[in-house]
Amino acid sequence: MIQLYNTLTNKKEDFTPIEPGHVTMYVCGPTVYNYIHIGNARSAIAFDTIRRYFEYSGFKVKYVSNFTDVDDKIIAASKKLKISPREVADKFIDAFYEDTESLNIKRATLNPRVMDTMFDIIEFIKVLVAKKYAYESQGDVYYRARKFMNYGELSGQSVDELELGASERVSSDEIKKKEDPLDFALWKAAKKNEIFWESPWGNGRPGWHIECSVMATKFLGDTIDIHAGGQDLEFPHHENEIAQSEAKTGKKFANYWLHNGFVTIGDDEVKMSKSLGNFITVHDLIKEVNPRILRFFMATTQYRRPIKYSQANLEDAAANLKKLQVSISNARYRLEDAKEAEIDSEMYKYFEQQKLAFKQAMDDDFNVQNAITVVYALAKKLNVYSSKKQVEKNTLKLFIESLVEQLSIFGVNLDNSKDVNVDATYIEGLIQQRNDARKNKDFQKSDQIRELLKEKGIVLEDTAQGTRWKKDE
RNA sequence: GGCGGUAUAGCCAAGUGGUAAGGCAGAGGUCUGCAAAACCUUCAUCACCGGUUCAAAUCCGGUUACCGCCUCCA
Repeated sequence: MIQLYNTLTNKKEDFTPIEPGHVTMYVCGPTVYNYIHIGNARSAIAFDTIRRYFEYSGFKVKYVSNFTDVDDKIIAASKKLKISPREVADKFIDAFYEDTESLNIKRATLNPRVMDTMFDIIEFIKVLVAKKYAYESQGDVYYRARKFMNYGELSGQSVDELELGASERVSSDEIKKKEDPLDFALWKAAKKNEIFWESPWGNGRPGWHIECSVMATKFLGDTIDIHAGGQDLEFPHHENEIAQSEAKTGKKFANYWLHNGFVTIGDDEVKMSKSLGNFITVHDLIKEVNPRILRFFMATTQYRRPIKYSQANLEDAAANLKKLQVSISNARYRLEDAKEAEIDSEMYKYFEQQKLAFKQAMDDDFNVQNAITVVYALAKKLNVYSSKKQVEKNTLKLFIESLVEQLSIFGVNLDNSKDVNVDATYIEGLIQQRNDARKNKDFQKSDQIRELLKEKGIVLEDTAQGTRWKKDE
């Protein structure tokens, strides 16, 4: 039984899907006015890993994540770059796919865009107005937060406390338009020279929160299993989504709310965000850091915990990942001289236990720390096995398969057996020459050959079974 | 001020009552022509104070520090 920490109740709960064997998941996506930063990547990786685990556990997952392509920042970018808002969005949506692909993040089942959902958004708002949950005011439409009984439920705040916070911040002309400082915009009247859509309330564009309510209910149904996003979205974004959706449908909006922790940066460990300007884009980072390492680094931190982004932590992750890679490639090397026989029953039992331990860890709100510990133990066991005099083919294969499978849940793909852009014949010729030299105890020559290959990025290792080589990463 | 989270070895980090997992780094060792890889051994009393208990990192009370949200943000 998978357990999830539900932000709505602040408790770990058993996961029961609405429809057995299926999971509907809505994840708040980025505003596409820039390249995504590693904080966005963290969120995408966290929920991709969760999705992969659901799939591994036998669920069919319908995963919807939006692109916000109507927004102040996009309008600003459009003016600056002198291209249309849609073109701005197109550019960064392409970049999003490129970046997330390099991080091995699966494509969502659907990535709806606000511009393409405008009809549904307007219809949705119309219902809220008809139900008196919303009112028009000078071309804007606002949501009556106080009318919604459970307002503040998700963030654990009373309406009055929220109002205290809100009244300090809301600008004076906004206050004039609102009945209550807590009310939030569903529709905003167009300003001069701004992109707009026609609506019953005049030309304008949607507020930020409404799109997710509309898309989630449109594509996944009135009640969804899991709604996810960054911790910063808990209030007001997700609170408002609940208010909008439940006011419209009269049904519970999402059964489980998952919120991922932030990426922090610097010695003071402050949150990274676009608005603080202390961000690193994935686009830039993967020029220097192997995206697989980045993926491993982030996927092996539990999704609710903050990630301290630092060179040292990244190097740690790289070392750990390399260990696993080496373990697998060393086992593959032994495949060549392995005998074929029945898998030892003790060994078989071990594999089952190991798998169970992995599952138990992941079932516990995706405790990837414990899960990866179990993976390390498997790798260690494999290392011991790989250095035996006699090894058995199917056992080796099972080891490799288990490791590859479990790592693939973290989105780390280690299934590429040999390197392609390397001249294996050439290398093996040199290895032959070197081994001849070694036989003649001409160690000077043999070391020269090893040096030569090392310069070309090929590392040689002498083992009891012969000399194996690999690319030095 | 309100709400939420965190505090465990040099670093990352597991652990919700029974006497501190795991990884990285470090130290020592085995193997090796050398090297690499691997393996073995070794390395903490859990922010602080008080309480409950036969027994607490784990429960209760208090204190401190840090982070986040309450305004656009993954």
